[in-house]
Amino acid sequence: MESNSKKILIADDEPDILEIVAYNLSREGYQVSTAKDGDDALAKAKSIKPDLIILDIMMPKKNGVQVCEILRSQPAFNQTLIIFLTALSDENSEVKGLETGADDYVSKPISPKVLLSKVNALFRRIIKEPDSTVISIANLEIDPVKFEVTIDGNPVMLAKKEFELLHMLAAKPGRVFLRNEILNQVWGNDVIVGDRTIDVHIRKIRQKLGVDCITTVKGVGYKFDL
Amino acid sequence: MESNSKKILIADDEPDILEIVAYNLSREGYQVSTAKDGDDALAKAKSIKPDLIILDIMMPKKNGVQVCEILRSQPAFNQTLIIFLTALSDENSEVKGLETGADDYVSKPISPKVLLSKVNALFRRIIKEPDSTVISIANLEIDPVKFEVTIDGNPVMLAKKEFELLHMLAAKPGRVFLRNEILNQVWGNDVIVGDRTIDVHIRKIRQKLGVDCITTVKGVGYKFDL
DNA sequence: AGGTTGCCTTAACAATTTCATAACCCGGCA
DNA sequence: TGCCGGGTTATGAAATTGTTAAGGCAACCT
Repeated sequence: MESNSKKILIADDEPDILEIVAYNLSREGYQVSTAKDGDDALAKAKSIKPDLIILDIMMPKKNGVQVCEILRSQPAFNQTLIIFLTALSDENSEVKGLETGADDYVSKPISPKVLLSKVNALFRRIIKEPDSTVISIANLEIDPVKFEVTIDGNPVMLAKKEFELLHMLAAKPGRVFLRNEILNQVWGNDVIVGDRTIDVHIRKIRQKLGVDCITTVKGVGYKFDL
Repeated sequence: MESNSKKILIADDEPDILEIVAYNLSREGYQVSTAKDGDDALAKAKSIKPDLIILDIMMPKKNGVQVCEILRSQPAFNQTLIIFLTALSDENSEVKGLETGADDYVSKPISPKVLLSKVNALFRRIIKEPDSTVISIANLEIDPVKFEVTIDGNPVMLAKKEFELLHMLAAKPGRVFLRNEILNQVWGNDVIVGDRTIDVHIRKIRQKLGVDCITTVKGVGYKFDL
């Protein structure tokens, strides 16, 4: 399949893991690159522009979470998929990882099968997301084509920015979006607006929906949760 | 499939051109893919089956003319539209291009506007299917063959533009049409008319129909809703 | 040809809606 | 208590859209 010409970047400081993961992924037809620490990962990410980045949480130079945050704050990597590799020991890392904008995580010791299936799953999920898909979560529906939000079938009128913001959050339920990411995607990275502006829009959405589906993650950002 | 979700494949070895063209086309609602050389273009063409292919004449691997010839020799790409991008220098290429089976050409440096208008023009020329389907929603009927609108059986006289506009909206109830899309489909993208023009026509339709079936989505466009 | 009619576009102004901010409130925490 | 991050609210400016009237133009009729 042509769809397998996706580029994947793997960052880990253990050569063994790098090798085994790279081998398995490339055998599936992916175009694999590797990085051996945080800085290396950032550099390679910029030059290669991968579709998916697999980041070890614990790495020299910069750890996975830091790398992720840096990437996510850049518009070019808004859409890039990110998977964390976590050692079993640091349990909190998993949560923290997803909160920082990762799309999934895999805990060590790594099972190639598990990793592969997660990778494939992520791509499958993304590929059918040409912005024309209706997002439907519980009793909430978001239709980007009709530009319409309904809750229990009853239409809710949202303004443009409100809609875009909600759509962005709901597109990846549970994932936290940094304030920067939100600004970049909804407002455009060249526009400069105050921080309170986001709050106000969040508020209006919460108010209009009547359902509390947007969770604040203090010091980080917002996420959609129902 | 949306009639406007036409798939376009762009092949050029200069990333800048690829990016700017892709951006402009996707903003018009097209589904855009890119290829960076001749072989890539052939592969992508086979897997994606685009409706239109934009080929740079000078590319690595295989040049545009070669790609075109190969494509044209296959039944599957008999109908596919092809546009060449030519550098000013090779004047002969233009002729050669058209002779090889291209439908049009655009010379570099590329003006997004020119390219867009040619793309739209090609699609309009092809799409000419007279849509003989009668649209019937609730007590409203739109007959493109008779060029007639009736409401509860009573005929309503609409002018040409009014009719086309209503027909476009009603063909996909609920879906929002951007002002740009409306301009392209009803007016033709090479025509330059003020923004208020659309409003005025919308108003006349609303007025003549007497029923409020067109909803304004501020900052976005209009949609048919009953 | 001269006159009539209806369509299309614009300009100008009114009405609406959206949006960004400032100012203030509140709770958690050191 | 004082600070920090976030929630609320009110408000005016800015962006969009609605409305109306008027003129150009082409088709049609006599």
